[in-house]
Amino acid sequence: MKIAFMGTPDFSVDCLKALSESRHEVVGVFCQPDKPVGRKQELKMPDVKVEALKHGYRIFQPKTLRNGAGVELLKEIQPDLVVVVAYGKILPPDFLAFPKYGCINIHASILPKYRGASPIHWAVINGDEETGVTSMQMDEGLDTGDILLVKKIPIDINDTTELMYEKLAPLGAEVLLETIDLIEKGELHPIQQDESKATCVGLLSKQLSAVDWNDTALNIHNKIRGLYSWPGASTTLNGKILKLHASSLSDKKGHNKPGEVVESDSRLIVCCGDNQCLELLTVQLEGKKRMNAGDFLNGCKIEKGTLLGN
RNA sequence: CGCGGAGUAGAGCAACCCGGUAGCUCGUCGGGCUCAUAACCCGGAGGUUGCAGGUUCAAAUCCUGUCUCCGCAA
Repeated sequence: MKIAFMGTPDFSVDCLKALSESRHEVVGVFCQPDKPVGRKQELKMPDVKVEALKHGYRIFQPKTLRNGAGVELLKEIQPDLVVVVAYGKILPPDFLAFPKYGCINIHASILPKYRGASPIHWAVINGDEETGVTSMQMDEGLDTGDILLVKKIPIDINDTTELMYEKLAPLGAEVLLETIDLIEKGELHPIQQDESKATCVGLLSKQLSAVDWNDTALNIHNKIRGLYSWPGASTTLNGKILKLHASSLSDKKGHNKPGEVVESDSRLIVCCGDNQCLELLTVQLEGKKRMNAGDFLNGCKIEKGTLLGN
């Protein structure tokens, strides 16, 4: 089958790799334009572009697909099917309708839960015990198309969003190949999404980073691992930002103030709003490197009773 | 040239403003105590202070340049 691939970040690369190793022909790869990133604002190619270059695929980085611009490109390469994995732009109706088999999308959640831009993060932040990958037949809405295939995996209590990305990317590739097989065989059984159960999540920002120590230890733990590694959770220590990279629920109970440090000898343990304690395993002070709590405490003495987040 | 912080022993930091034998916590090694220990006590090893120049009798410290890492903003 002649397939056009659309994707941008790291997450999409496994799917593109899988296609390149399959019997299908990749007739074109769409991704976002190169963007300046980092402190130096150097131009960086999307991960998908890097992968596409390895295979010598035709690469398209249109600023927009609207007003027929997208369809013009499809006319050049004549795909039977368009595969979209975290591309980052809405596809207009004429584009969706162009390929023989339409456009399918790989989405990293169990739809209709967590439609939108950051499904993996929110599954972890909300403390879900499972998540997965869904393939759907795209329609004009945001992740509202009929469900084609779903695969689920568990989320462990200490799994981070970054780790789930690593687990879900290859799973997405599996779902993609199997979905294409079903399309070829004509054995698809699309299922309409249950709108009453739909939830939608938007882009994350650093404004979400600050933890509220009045919250429960579990919720704070979920937030720390859910926002890892970007944008990351943080609190403040003596007016400076303290990033929280990794934590672990502590058996300790403390009748202390929320955010109060209850242990700071070799381990860093903080009391939360429900009197349960949370151990901070890996932290990073503003301007410093990330380090484990033991190293951090060796050089930065913290008195018991210090309040974080003030 | 967007703003800012930091490079000192294996790790994390101090000393820098005000130049004068580089210190602390942890780890490591040896010894002691103990039924025992990740606990405690005693002792030791381990540094051309990121790099290159300059000023000086003398530079971790002051000046200039350079490399690297990081926080914010995007």
